[in-house]
Amino acid sequence: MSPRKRDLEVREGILDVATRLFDGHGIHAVGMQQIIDEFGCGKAMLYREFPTKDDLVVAYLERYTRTFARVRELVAEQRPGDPAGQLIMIISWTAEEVMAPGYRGCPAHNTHAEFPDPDHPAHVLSVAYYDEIHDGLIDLAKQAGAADPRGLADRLMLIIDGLNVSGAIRGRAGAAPAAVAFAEEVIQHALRPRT
Amino acid sequence: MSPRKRDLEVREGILDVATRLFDGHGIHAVGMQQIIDEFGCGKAMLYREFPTKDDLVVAYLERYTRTFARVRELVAEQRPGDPAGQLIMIISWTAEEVMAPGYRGCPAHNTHAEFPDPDHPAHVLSVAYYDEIHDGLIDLAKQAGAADPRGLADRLMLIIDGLNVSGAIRGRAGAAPAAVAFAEEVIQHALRPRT
DNA sequence: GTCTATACTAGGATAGAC
DNA sequence: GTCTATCCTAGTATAGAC
Repeated sequence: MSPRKRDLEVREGILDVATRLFDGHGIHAVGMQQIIDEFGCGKAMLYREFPTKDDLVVAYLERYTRTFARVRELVAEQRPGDPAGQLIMIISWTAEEVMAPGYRGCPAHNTHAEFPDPDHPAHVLSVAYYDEIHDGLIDLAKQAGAADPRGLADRLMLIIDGLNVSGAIRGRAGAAPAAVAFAEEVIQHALRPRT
Repeated sequence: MSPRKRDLEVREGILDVATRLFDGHGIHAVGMQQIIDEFGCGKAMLYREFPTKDDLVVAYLERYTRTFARVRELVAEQRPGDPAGQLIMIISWTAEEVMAPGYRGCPAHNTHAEFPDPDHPAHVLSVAYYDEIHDGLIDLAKQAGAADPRGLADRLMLIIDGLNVSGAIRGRAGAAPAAVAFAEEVIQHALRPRT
């Protein structure tokens, strides 16, 4: 009954619809009216939760950027005390993600491309997200005992970014299926440089 | 004096302006009027060369997709008879490209993201371009004597795509500087699998 | 009072007429 | 080159249903 809870439901529902449409067609290609129609509310309700489209875009991306933290928790649960295994799992999780049918590229990267203005909050958020991933990889590489954690993180970052592009453009026909074995070799090589 | 030559100059001039604006701000964000203003012609002239914006976009992308063939020629001249060296040069050429100030990502990939409709000619063109690169890499990997040319091409493709993203989002601060050494090791490993 | 539905403003886009 | 027709967008305001 409390209006607070109801507001939260509405907010999340709108974000669900916006996420589906933005991810599927790009942000500029989706109008506010389309989101209103598909959510099935009136204009007033959407504009009360999100006064401008920018506000909606930022909220959409903010929610997406929680993805990496969630993945880190997931792999930490499944490979406790095994940072190298966690790194591999991050790659294989990404590979799964990008080979899903209809995958259209990393939402953070697409948003970055759609909002070139470096001062736009959505642009800033997307850059911060990539920093967060990079930092997380360095952290795990350190834990795994890599001689050059930053170097290993750079290489895995290239593979992850490459996966996102490859999956978006060529799906399973692209390089995605080869990525996990590739990452495994890269990690092994970085942990035992002299064999 | 011949009208044909003049037309070609106009066409190329318009494409120059369109390329600068599309690459810098994204296609949807640039209006036809803006291109007309910056080129300094009348509306009639632009619409005679390119009846619709889609026509202009396709011509823009078509011109860009000649890039890879040009790079292949370039590296073939500089490392004749050395396919492995040519592969490395392709990577280092890409790394240079993406670390240029203001780099905003691979135009073909950005166009792919801006035109999600799989039937749109610009979308089709961008996919074909990525196929062309992939095929070119397989070809060179074969020439270099790789045991698994497609596998090597997949790995290099991941690095190239990763470079494009990394350069667009984080410039020199990203993983781009590490890519060439990475590719060298990957190629060496693929050519001598048992050392 | 809270919601939907609709009409409206204002701006910018493509495209074409002259 | 200018001017116009048509359309689509974000966002606001109003009217009426429950």
